[in-house]
Amino acid sequence: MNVEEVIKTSSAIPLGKRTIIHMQLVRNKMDDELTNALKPYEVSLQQFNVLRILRGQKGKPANLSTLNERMVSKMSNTTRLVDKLLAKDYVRREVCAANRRKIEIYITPKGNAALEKMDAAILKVEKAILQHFTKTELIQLNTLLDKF
Amino acid sequence: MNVEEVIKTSSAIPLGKRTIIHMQLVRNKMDDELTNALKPYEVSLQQFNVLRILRGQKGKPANLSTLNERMVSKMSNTTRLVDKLLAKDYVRREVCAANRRKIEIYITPKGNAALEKMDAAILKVEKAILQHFTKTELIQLNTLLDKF
DNA sequence: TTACAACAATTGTATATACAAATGTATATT
DNA sequence: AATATACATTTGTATATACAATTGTTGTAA
Repeated sequence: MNVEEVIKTSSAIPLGKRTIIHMQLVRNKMDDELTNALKPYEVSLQQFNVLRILRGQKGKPANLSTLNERMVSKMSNTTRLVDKLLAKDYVRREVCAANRRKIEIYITPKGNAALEKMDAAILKVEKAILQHFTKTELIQLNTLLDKF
Repeated sequence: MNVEEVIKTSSAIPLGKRTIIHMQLVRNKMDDELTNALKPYEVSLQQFNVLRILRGQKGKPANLSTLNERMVSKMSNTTRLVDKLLAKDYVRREVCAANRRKIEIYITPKGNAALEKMDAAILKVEKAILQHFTKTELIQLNTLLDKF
């Protein structure tokens, strides 16, 4: 992906600014493709992410603040995001008996089944996105990203 | 920035997935910081980007579709974004005489003056973001990002 | 010249997100 | 026990964005 081409500029961009723009462009592209892959399943990337977190709990519930901590993109309104999943019967919510302030959220069998299908679609896109990288390059990239 | 720490996970993430999450996290962090830097000036990153594009036109106008082409994050609704800048007197809009379908947008002196102040704030954040990188590393990173 | 397709921008509508204030619950202090 | 403080979630409101349909303009082909 060539930065200058994507933003249709002819003038040279300083290395620092170019790097920052580059990160944004790659992320935009990735998000677009991932979001499109999820479109048939009618969930957003954020919703998919929450489902994955819930599955990772292996039966144990997660409350809202835990979900928010673990989300890739933290957001101010996890309640309404979970509402959407609830409406699809992908999750179940219960008031925590030990601490009635907390809400415990579980993934349902229906949610798990849907998630499995999404996994396949996402994996396909991930492969496509990363197809031009060798393992060494990916390690190198991760090392560089760690410096941010 | 450590991926596992940010998303509070203990289990190992496969290299490919980790890379994609990593990109998202870095971009989120960058956007947060850039957006915060612009907050005192009451413009969004997108609006800032449009102002920069207009300045780059050096007096020549840009129409909406040109703006959209050059924006880092393309969006479906440039009209309303420009409306916001218009409300602040940062831009001026005119119907194109040669082709009355097109709208020509210019940055105003007031917009230019505001932009200069924003530049300083943004530059500061950009430096902070990239402080841990050597020039060689930035070049290496750009080369890797090109592969997406 | 009229009809039709393509273009450029705008508008309507639904959805998403940010931020602050409010609600309800638990804990700590006196 | 009463009060204040902190916690966890929810709600209200403003703003942002996506997507589709609409408006107005231009170019083209019969």
